[in-house]
Amino acid sequence: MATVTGVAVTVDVVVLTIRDDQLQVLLVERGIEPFRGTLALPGGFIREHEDAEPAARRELAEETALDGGGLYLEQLRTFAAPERDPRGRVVTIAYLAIAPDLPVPVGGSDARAARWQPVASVLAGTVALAFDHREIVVHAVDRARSKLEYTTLATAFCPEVFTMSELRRVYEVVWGVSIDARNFHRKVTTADDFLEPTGERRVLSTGRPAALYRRGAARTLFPPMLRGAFPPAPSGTTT
Amino acid sequence: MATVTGVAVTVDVVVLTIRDDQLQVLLVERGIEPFRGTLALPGGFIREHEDAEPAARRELAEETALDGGGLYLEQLRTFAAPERDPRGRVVTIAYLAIAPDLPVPVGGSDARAARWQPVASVLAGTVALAFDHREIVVHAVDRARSKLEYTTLATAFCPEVFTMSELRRVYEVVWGVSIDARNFHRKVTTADDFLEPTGERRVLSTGRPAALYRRGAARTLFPPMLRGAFPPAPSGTTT
DNA sequence: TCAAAAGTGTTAGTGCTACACCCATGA
DNA sequence: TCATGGGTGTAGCACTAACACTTTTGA
Repeated sequence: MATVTGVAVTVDVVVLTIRDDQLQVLLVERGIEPFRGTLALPGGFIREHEDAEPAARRELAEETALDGGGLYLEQLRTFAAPERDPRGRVVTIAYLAIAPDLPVPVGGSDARAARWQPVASVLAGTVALAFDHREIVVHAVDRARSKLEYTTLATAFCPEVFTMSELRRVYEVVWGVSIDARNFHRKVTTADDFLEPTGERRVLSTGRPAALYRRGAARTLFPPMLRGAFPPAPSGTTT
Repeated sequence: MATVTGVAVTVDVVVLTIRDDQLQVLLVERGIEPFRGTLALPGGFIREHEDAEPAARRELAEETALDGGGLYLEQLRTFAAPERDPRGRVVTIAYLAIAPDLPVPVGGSDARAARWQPVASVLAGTVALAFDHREIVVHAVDRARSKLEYTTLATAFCPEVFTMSELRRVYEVVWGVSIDARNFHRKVTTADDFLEPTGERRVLSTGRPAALYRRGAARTLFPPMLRGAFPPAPSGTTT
């Protein structure tokens, strides 16, 4: 048996949304050292008798006043590089969450300012993040991109009822491509249980009113939504 | 800031292989309490200055005498249920490894007997596993099944050089389906960089000699190998 | 009646399935 | 020359991509 080392375990959450036709990530400004004043993913230490996913939802609620309950949330992966935290050995279980376009979150009980930041600026390194949080965001975005293909995850970016264009915008923004509206419409309406028509229509400022949909029961999408060959994955992951 | 709880972190590895036309998993018999004498996944505590993946390879080498270096290995997910280990708070980072059909491993330095066990017996509950290791195996098998579709992972089950039938057997055994040999041949030979012909042939006891292949540089497979709609995933995961 | 957005129909192309057929070897 | 497994050709089907066309609204 090897030595049992006391390790601190945290959870960090990458919340993605679409705002202003951009993929954005929710960040908080750190109120304490290390990296005080730097932007970081919302997250924190897991409690004594707490499982990881509840911890992720709790931290999200505390730090960003985002309703952890209703959000799509899945475990991403765990980051355990020995020197990733200057305070000592801290292993973090990273989560991916998807939110619809919400009102700007305010700072949570920890009194840190929570705000949306375009993912592009994080990936480009224009906005610096604490710890290895940029790497975590890279993995999260990659996971989200993959899952749009073969799951119904895209609906998690939409409010409870949404139009076909809103759903299509999700694919276009997350993949950074443009999609033929006609073929897209056919594809998603013929997929079993992807969408459930509400029967309602939404009148836009101009143009024909769009039918409104709700997410259906399906969680996987077959055949998948193709986007051609996979772009390069971050550091050897194809998850 | 929340309370920092001292947590023990382990790695556990699900090594899958194909032996006797069955998907099998490598298990060790526990030499110490808790669960002494019960079968468990190879694994153990992560060291002070060690990252998780090296820890997984080290534990594998120590407990099963399997060469951790050459094996395909990827992080699966982390299990952090508060009561998963009777000794106290132990979070485990689970890994998935794929091995070709190797000579039966002997017990490693920890003097535990390491042996292959059909995955079916573990999933059915015929063979009991320590801790939540059965659940981990469920996730690992699900991941492996998914990845056969859209990556070249199947070659990791094969030795360095292999025949088309051996590769096809991988899909058949892991998915539990039968595959048309002719169409399979066409599919994998036309996929870019999936296989690299060695030019050699292997003479079987009977029948036409089969061409031998080595794995190519490709890691993803596009278009994917279809197996129809996804079967139900274990407990809410669609990873 | 025009602009804008929603939604339908049609055609060509690609990839898959199923299966007939040929090839190369040992017994 | 037969059994056995390796490998090719081809017809039909499912799905996709591209794009012309129709519908429905507000200005």
